Amino acid sequence: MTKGRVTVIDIAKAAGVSKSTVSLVLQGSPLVNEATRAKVNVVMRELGYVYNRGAATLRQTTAKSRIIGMVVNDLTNGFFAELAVGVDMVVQSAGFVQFLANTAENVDRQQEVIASMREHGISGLIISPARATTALDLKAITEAGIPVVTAVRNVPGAKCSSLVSDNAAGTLQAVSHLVSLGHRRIAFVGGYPDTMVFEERLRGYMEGLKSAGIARQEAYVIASSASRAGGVEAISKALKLSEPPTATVCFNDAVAFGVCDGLRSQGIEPGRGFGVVGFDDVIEAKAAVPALTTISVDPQAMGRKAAQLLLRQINAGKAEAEAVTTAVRLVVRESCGQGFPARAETA
Amino acid sequence: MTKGRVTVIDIAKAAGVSKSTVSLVLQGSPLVNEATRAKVNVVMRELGYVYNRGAATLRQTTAKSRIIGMVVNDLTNGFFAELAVGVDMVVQSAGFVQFLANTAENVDRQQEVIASMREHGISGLIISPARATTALDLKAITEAGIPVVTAVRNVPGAKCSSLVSDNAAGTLQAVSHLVSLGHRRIAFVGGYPDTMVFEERLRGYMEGLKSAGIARQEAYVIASSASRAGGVEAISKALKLSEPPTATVCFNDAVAFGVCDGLRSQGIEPGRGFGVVGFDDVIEAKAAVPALTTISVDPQAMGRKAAQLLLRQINAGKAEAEAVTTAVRLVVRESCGQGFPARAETA
DNA sequence: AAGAATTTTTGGATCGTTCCAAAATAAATT
DNA sequence: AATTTATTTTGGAACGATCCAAAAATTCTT
Repeated sequence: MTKGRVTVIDIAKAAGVSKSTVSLVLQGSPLVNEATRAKVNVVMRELGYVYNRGAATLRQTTAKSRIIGMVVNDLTNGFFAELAVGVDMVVQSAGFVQFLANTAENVDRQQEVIASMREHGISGLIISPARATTALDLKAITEAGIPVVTAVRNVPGAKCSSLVSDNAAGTLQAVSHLVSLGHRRIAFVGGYPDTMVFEERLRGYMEGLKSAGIARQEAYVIASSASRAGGVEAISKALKLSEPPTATVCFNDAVAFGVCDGLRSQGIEPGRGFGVVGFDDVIEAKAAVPALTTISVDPQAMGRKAAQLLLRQINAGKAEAEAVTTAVRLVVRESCGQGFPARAETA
Repeated sequence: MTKGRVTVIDIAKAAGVSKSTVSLVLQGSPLVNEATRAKVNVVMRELGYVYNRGAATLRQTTAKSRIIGMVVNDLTNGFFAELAVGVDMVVQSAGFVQFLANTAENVDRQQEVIASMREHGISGLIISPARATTALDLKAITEAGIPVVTAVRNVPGAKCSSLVSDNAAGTLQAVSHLVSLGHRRIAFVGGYPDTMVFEERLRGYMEGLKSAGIARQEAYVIASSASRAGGVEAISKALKLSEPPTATVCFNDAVAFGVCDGLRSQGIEPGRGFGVVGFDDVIEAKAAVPALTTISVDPQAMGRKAAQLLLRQINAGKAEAEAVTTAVRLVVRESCGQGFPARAETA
C-alpha cells in the first residue's frame, strides 16, 4: 500500500522525534520519557510498523538473532514430534523462534540444513542427530562458538552439551518389574544393534537379569526395526523358540504395540499371562488396549529441558559443555497383567 | 578464533580483489572470470566464510529472506507432523528454511508466532490454523503482501490460498463401500461439530446414505473429541442404542482406533461383521491389527503440495489466491472384513 | 597500432537498525 | 541568576551484504 515498508525513520518523522528515540522505545529503554514513549507507540501502531529483526541483528555485534535451530532425525515419529513441541514451548515463551528441519536420518541433508541455519545466524542449535552423525559433522558449528545441545542421541567426541535419558536404568526397572511378577523367561526385542541407545537399553536389561540371578540367553535378544512392523516380526520369531519367553522388554513403544499385535494374531492376549513393557511412553500408550506398561521418557519434558539448557548457554555467552541425563520411570498399566502365572482376572 | 566473523571484505583482501567481485561470486554471476571465481572460492573455504543472509536480505529490495513460516495447530498429532515433514521436504530442496511453530490450538499464541515470524521477514506462510481462527487474524499479514496458504483447514473470508482435502468425497466413498458390503446401519462417529471439516465429512456421509436410499438417523451421528479416547467413548454410546450400527464411518483414524478398542472391550472384533473405516490414513493405519480401511489423505503429499503452491506464489511475486482441494481415496484393508453378514473367514 | 567492442572489476551509496559521544532540556542546588 | 546535576534527545558512524554507474583490462577490428 504505502510504498515500501514502514521504518523507524517513518515513525520518527510522524512522531516528531529522532530515529534514535524510536530505537530506544523499541528496546524498552528506561532512558526515554514516558510521554514520548506513549506517543511513539501510538504512531507505530497507526502506521503498522513491523520490526526488522534482521537489520537489528546485523548491527548488534554481541546480540543474537533470537533464532534457534532444531534439527530432528525423524519428525514422523511421535516421540521426536513431542520433543520438538517441548523445545518450541520454551523457545517461544523466551521470545525466540525455531527453525525446524527434518533430516530423515540423512547425514548429508543434516549438514545442509545446519549450514543453512548458520547462514541465517541462529543463536544456538538443538539436534537429535541422524544415526551416522560423527563429531566431525558438528565441529564447524561448535568451533564457531555457537552453543549446541544434542538430545536423545549423543555424538561421542563432539564438544557440545548433551541430554540423554537414562536408558539403562529404564530397562533395568522393566526387568525388575517383570521378575517381581514372577516372569523368568524375559526377552529383549526390537531396535537396531548399532546404535548407542540400543546398547544402553540392552545393558540395563542384562543387568536386570543378572541382579535377579537369571542366566542370560542369547536367543532372547531379538533385534528388528524400531517400528510396529518390527515388533510383529520380532515376536513371531520369539514365539517359535523351543522355550518361548513369557514376557518382553521392548526397545520402544512402537515395537511393543507390534508385539501386542503379533501376540493377538497367535491367540495370546497381552496382559493375560504374557507381559509386555515398552519404552518412551508415547501418547498412545495410555489409550491403547491393553494400556501399555512402559518406561516413561516424556519427550516433551526432554525438549523443554534441552531448550532451557541451550538458552542458558546462549545467555551466558560462554558455552560450557554439560552432559545431562534425564531420569526415567516405570509406568505400570495393563500390559503386564496381574502377574505370572496368570492370577484371577476381575470382571 | 580470528577476531569477529569473516566477511566479504576479509575474503576480498585475502584474494586480492574487491568486495564487489566477491559478492558477484557469491551470487554465481556469469560476469566474473573463471580464474578469479576459483581463487575466491578457495579463499572462502580457507577462511571458513559463512554467508550472512541477514545482511543480504536487508539490502535487496526485491529479494526474499528464503525463510518460510509454518504454523501448525497440533504437531503432537501425527497427521500434522507429516504435513510439516512434507512442507519441509520441498522447502529444503528449494533452498529455503522453515520456521516451525506449534500453536496447540491457541489463537493468541498463533498471533504471536505469526508476528514474530514477520519480524524475521518470512517470504511466505503456510498455516494449519487453530480452531478459532478468523479472517481478521490473517488480515495483517496478507495485506502486507506476504503469500499465505492455509492447509487442512481453511479460513473463510481470508484473502489467501487454501488447500483442503476433499472431505465430503471421502466419507461418501466410505459409505458406498460399506453399503456395497451389505451394511445398512452405518454410524458417523467422532469429531467436533463446530468445525468445517466435521461439517464436510458429515455432508459426504449424508450424501452417501441418500444415494443408497438409506434413511438418515439422528442417533447415528455421535460427536466426540477427535482422539482415540473420543472413539472409545463414542462407540460405547453407539452400542447402547436399541438398534446399534453394524459399521461406523469415523471422523479420523485416531477415532477409528478408539472405536476398535471399544469394540474389543465389548467382545466384538472389528473386521468380523462390524465394519470400521477411518479418515486420514496415518502411518499406523497400515500396521494396525486389523489393518484399518480408511480414506487416504496423505498429509505428507499435502504438505508438499502446499509448499509448492506457496513457492510458486513467492516466485511469481504476486499472490493470486487459489483454492485447491486435494483428491482423496479409499484404501481398503481389513477393518471392514469380508462383508456383512460375516462371510467365511479364511485361516 | 589505434580505436571500437567486449569482458571484468571496482568504489561508493544504500538497506533498517543500534551504538556512541555529545547536545539539548529540565530539575535541583547554591 | 548562575551553576551543578540529572534527565532526554539526537545526529552521524557502524554492521555485512548488494546494487549501480563507471573505470580498467582484455579482445577484436580494421
